[in-house]
Amino acid sequence: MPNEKRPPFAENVTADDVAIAAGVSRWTVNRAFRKDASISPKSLQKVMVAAERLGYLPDLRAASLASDRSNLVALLIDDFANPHKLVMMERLTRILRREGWDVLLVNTLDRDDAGHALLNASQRRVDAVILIGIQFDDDVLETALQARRFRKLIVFARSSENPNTISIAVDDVGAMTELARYVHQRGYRRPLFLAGPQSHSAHLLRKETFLEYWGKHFSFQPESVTVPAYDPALAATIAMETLSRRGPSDLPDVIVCENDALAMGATDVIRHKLGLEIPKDIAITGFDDVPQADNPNYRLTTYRQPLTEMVEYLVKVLADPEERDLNRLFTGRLIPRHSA
Amino acid sequence: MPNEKRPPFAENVTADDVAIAAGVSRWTVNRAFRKDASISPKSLQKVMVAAERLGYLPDLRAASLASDRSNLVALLIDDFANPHKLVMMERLTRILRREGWDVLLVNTLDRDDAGHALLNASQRRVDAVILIGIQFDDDVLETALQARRFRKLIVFARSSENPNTISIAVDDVGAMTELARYVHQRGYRRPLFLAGPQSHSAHLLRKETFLEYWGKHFSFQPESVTVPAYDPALAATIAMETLSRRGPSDLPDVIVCENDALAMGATDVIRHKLGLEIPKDIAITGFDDVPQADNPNYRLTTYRQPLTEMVEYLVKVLADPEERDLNRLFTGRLIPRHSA
DNA sequence: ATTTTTCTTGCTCGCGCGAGCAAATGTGGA
DNA sequence: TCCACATTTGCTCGCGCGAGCAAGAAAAAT
Repeated sequence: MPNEKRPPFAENVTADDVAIAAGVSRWTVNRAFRKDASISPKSLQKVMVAAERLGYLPDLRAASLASDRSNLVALLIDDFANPHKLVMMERLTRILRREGWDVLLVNTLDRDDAGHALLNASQRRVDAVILIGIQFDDDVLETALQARRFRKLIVFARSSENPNTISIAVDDVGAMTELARYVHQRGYRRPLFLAGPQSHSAHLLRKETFLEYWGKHFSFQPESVTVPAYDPALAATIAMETLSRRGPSDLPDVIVCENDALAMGATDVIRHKLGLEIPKDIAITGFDDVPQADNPNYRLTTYRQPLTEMVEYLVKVLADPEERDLNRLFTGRLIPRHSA
Repeated sequence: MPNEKRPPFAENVTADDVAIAAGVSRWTVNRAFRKDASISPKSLQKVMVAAERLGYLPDLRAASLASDRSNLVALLIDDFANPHKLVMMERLTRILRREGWDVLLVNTLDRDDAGHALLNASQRRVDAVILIGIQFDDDVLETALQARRFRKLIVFARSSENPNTISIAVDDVGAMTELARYVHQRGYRRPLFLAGPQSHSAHLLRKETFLEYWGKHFSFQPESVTVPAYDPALAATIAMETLSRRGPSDLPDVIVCENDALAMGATDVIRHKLGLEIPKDIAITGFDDVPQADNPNYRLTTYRQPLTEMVEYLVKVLADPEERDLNRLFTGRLIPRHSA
């Protein structure tokens, strides 16, 4: 009776129930739901009909317990003010799900909390942990690796030399060199670097690369200012302080930002608070190419990370049980727009 | 030897190991990790010392299997172009984690996929499913409730009359009435409504409310235009088409948007493509009060949902096993800014 | 028709933990 | 000291499934 109504919160139907209904053994039922298992088309059919009728689906907790593979990855993210995080989450969850991975999303509040979040994930016995954020410096990683078992620790969108850690990131040195050269060739000569949160061990190489490039070509190091979070509003505050401290004649002619979130904040300040024009009075560059970068308010010259390619690589790495220590860099593309 | 080095991917340490090390039974070890369990301070201490030394943490899969509570909720989200989703995810994951819930994030691509996502979640035996998105119309919900077991089905930020479904949302009728009255009192007389994706059963009441208000007061129904996704870029395209189809004298004096994502797209078009001023030539209102609404490029008059309050309510509902059918509406606050 | 090979099925055992009860231990009062 | 009672501990059994093997069935080869 396919139309038989079941109560909305029915008792658990298990493989045994289906087995009885289909006239096979429990193991045949479970085999029917595994793609690798050997099962005759006939009994597969019988099982599926019975399962459909009873509303049976295998319990992934039990499967995971028995097989020691959870098909679960934890995604630890910290920095929700940064619009790029939304893009990364979308891409990651979409592609991971396509490949059969479920995603445990963990919002890590601060550096201390990152440790707890890692423990949390380990209790779910996830097959891998993907870290996206600024809090995961070498200490946190080291602790994670020392004390707990993770099959894989993947640092995404940030490179890490840590052993036993997989990192998948854009080549910051190459990218920022390209950006610096662009800024240089466009004739800008008084740059200011707007950097994101810096920790001794977990930061991007963009600032160093830019400053070195400039030092090499002009024998002076531009000023750089640090914003303690990738938050456009916070970047606006810091940029305002910095720029208003300088006299009008002492303003930079370009602000090179560690990413788009900072660049957007800086843009807002320059246009709306200082009443200056971009790029005529001050130019701006960003990094990431978030969707808003193309917005008419910003038209940001920026650097696009090959996100899809990076995520596709990530799922490949996930599938390979041997792979657990590598540092893969990707090359993106400079996107020249109006802002510089 | 606390400093003894373990290999990074050690063998699984289980409660039995800790039991031997602590000189107690396995059950005492597990009790030590449950807050409700009765255990003497002495053996708790012994267990914790041994567990710490061995790096033991209970396996939540097994606990869940045995206790039939997973402490897991699935979060089904579809519409990643909408910046409000980032805010909701942040708030939800933060507060849920604080209350001991882990979150399975599922990116549902389209309406068909929503069904698969639901099945997926049911296989992990989540304690609740939280739906945030436009794809979860009554059909999808009905199917979910009919065919599969979910302890709770929670529709968030959208109200649902569906039985056996908990919905937590802002009172769209009240909110939009307030907005309409505001627009009315500010003297606008030629409104255009910019609506989001409409389905017969799963949409917001904002459009109907606004149109009815206007019909009641002015005996004509303003035009309304539908954008098929809450995507600023798409909204910009549609707004551009609509506005350029009209003659300059026939332009609306205010565009009332179903949410901020649409309002931002419309704003961009009006200012940058049409070269008009906001609010002088055309005013704009939004809904949600996303962080960008306060940005100098938008200064959007909008309606703020009491998101934290709503999420706090959600975790309360989660904790109560009896609660599984209610429709709770919250009242937010009109945020007048520059755009209208 | 018989044997060999291949495929399919059933089964034992274990994954790590919790519910719930029984035994053991502890506490206090008469 | 002894007993009634409360607290703590250990234990049996089961949650639902998978690995891996052995038995059975089917297909292929002789």
